[in-house]
Amino acid sequence: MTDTSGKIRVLIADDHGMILDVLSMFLGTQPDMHVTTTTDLDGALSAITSNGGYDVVLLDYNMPGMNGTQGLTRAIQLNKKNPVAILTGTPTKRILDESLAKGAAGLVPKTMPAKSLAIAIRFMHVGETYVPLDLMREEAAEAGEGVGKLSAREKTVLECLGEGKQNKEIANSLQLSEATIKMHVKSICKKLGANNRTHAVITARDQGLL
Amino acid sequence: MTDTSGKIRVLIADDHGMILDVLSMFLGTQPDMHVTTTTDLDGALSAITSNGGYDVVLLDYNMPGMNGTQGLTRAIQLNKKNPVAILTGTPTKRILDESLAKGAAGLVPKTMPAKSLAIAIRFMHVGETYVPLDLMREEAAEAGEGVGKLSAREKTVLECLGEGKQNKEIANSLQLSEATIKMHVKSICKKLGANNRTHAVITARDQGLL
DNA sequence: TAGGCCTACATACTTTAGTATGGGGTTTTG
DNA sequence: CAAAACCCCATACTAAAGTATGTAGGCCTA
Repeated sequence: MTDTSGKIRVLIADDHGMILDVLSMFLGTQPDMHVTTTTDLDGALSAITSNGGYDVVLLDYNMPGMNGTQGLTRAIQLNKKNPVAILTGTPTKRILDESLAKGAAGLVPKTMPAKSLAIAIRFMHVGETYVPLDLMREEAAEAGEGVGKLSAREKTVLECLGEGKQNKEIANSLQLSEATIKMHVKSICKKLGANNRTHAVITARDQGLL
Repeated sequence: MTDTSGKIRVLIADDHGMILDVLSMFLGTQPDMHVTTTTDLDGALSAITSNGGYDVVLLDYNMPGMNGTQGLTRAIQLNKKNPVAILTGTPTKRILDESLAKGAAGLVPKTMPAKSLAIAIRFMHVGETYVPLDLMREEAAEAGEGVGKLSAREKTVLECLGEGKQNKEIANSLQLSEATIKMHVKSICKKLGANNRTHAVITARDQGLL
């Protein structure tokens, strides 16, 4: 059995075999780390339980059982006060906000060089929060905050968009004027950071809003 | 300098730092492989040129300069008769078809375990074609349904629609005229039974085409 | 080789979508 | 209370999307 005394015990959960294999291999070469891996949330949770908590836990955002950041909450509860971070191939400000709100120790893009990852893990291990710089820039660029929540009307309009309806149809079915619909569509796009209705539907779907 | 005599010379081009780092590390532990890496297509092409060709080349599908499978063709020409394969995180039947049509030696999902990747590389090195089984299954399944009807071009345009691009943008990125894109969009809608581009994206997603 | 499909482009046109203003009115909240 | 956020509508405009037709070459196949 490997000696883990004094090492940072890292748990990585990811259903991408290649990434998992290769990440654990690289981090395993670090003298101060000991890596454990699982391929789904349940595996991660039971690993945390039986191990009595890991020093750092990385959870893939898209992973069997995760369901967005739902699994994150459960993992954080189990892992006591030790950091739990989100691992994702498609880092967005939305995922960042959600994750941090739920108490994640950071967000790790899979596009990050392996060496940087090792540094980020040590960073989180000492209680810091790690977030990629470019996402912070996006956050700053989006001026005010509150980008997350759509109003009630906007949600219903978004649903219509998600059915491929055009403005006039939406106006009819909601008993509103076309001008009003246009207004709502516009603010939906602004809030979602989309360029047009099609893009809005895409991003809404990606974020589980639809 | 490392001794490469007798080894399979592998070139991997990918702009995902983590994957690149960790892949080359794992494959480097294989006694019969020697790995070189680049982070964009231009780097890959010049590496191939100066090296006189690699035994196996892996190109990331989404990568600066690639533009779908356009870069694949150039790489194949440069690499003589040696295998060039596509590396992608989101393997789809569309990408498979396109790649094989252009003469790729295979399609390697990033979700593949690292050990399997090593095997796949050896497989391609001896002249075989590697494709993931599950994609072949998709192929069989889709053939039965009514939606395998989109032509190659239509599929690439559909992907662009799925990114919320507008006609002009698609035309630019595909080096086509806006009129041509409109034509493709129209026939996509007709084949999918959609009323407009947004609707087309929705139904395409629902049917797993995106 | 003729008919079919795919690809590509152009031109002209109509309809939708999106933007920019303006005007009202509610409810929520600091 | 007053600011902020929501909700509704209107007009007028620009940009984009969608429709319709015609031309044309390549490829495959019956």
